[in-house]
Amino acid sequence: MSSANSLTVDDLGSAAQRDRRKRILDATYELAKEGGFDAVQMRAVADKADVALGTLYRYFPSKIHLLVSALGREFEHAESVLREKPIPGETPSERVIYVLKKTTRGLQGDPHLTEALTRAFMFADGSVANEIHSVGMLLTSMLTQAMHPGATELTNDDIATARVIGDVWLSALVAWVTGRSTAVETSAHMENAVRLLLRD
Amino acid sequence: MSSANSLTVDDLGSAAQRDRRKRILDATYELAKEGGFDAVQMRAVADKADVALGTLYRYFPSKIHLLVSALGREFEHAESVLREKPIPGETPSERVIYVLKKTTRGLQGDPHLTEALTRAFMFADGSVANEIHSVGMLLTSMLTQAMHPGATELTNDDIATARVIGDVWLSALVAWVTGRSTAVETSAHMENAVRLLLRD
DNA sequence: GGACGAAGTGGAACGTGTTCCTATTATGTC
DNA sequence: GACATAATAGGAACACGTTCCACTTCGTCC
Repeated sequence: MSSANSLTVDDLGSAAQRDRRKRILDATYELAKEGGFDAVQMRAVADKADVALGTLYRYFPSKIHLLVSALGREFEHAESVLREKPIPGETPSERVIYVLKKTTRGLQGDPHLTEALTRAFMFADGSVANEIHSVGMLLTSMLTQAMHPGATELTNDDIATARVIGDVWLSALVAWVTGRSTAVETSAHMENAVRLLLRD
Repeated sequence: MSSANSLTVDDLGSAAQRDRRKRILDATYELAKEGGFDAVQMRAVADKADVALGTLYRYFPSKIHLLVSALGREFEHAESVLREKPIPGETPSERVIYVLKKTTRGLQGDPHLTEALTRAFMFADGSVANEIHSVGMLLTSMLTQAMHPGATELTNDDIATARVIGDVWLSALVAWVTGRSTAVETSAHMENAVRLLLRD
């Protein structure tokens, strides 16, 4: 586990290092946004971030780690934006659907970026478990927050429900980024799933 | 779409060609079973099938097409085995869980093969949409059959429920083959999802 | 300020998916 | 049987993820 982890902000002592890390993730973000998974080439990232290829690999041990970390940063950002305002909606399902729609619309506005990040997520193996896990927790917590705003205690069923919704969301996203379903179908399917799970 | 399709059995005129195709899929199957996605190397497949690399690419335009075609063949086989006997269980959820467990156990008995096929499935883009779609339909129909054995009419909710279960199944499978969750966790999560969806 | 280890640079090199080219072999037509 | 066309063999070549190495720079301790 310790053998192949991405360097987190906390691992980095100097300001220069934190800056390198940021430049790398910024470059990754831009390349992904412009050309998707295939455009995020390690040499291109290194060039754009003004960093040697070997250094890039010291910070992120693989392309997958790199993309999943970039996904994590974006997700944190989305989550903090979401946290600023209370979630509108009378019922849990209305609020969950609001969160999903908002998030999905954000992703669908950046198809290349979404394709790159989703592909990476799906291809990630055990060595990326840490990065994946933190993204998963973030998503689950966003969903449980929408279900029970401000709640401090959650039942097992709440968490399980959130995870199922997360699964559906991921499958729908994969189908969409691989061109196997349209944005409209994706939304409809997710709404349907929420309705089936949260009958309120 | 028409530009990059795998050659199907129907496309092939001579017996020699059908035999080449079969040798290729057999070689793919064996390599996948032994070493998973990474072991299915195009040169190795070509060698094992006694076929030139260029010929392999004439039959299957990419590694993904090759693996998804192999997946299709295996899935049809599994489905025909399942169809032979009535599904045991008193309630829809019991029957669905039976089907999921049986299928999952089959897959987990061949972890390398499953890993190779799931990876290919997740990485497949629009050019493989046809093959993917038929596999998806097969899974959905297996699940609706388990929910309502022998039913001729299905509600939209039945189909949506089956698709949600399929999504969870796929996510769980991905998590398992990528080493992010254990076989036991996979089963538990799927059972949980079914219970949440089919409260009977 | 000098020494030393860690981190970074620059780039060569390797593996594997994919493409491409030429020579050879099948297949079908007259 | 001679020929035209397509299919296949064999393998070189290219792209990109990844590894590795020799060298330089940076940070820290004396």
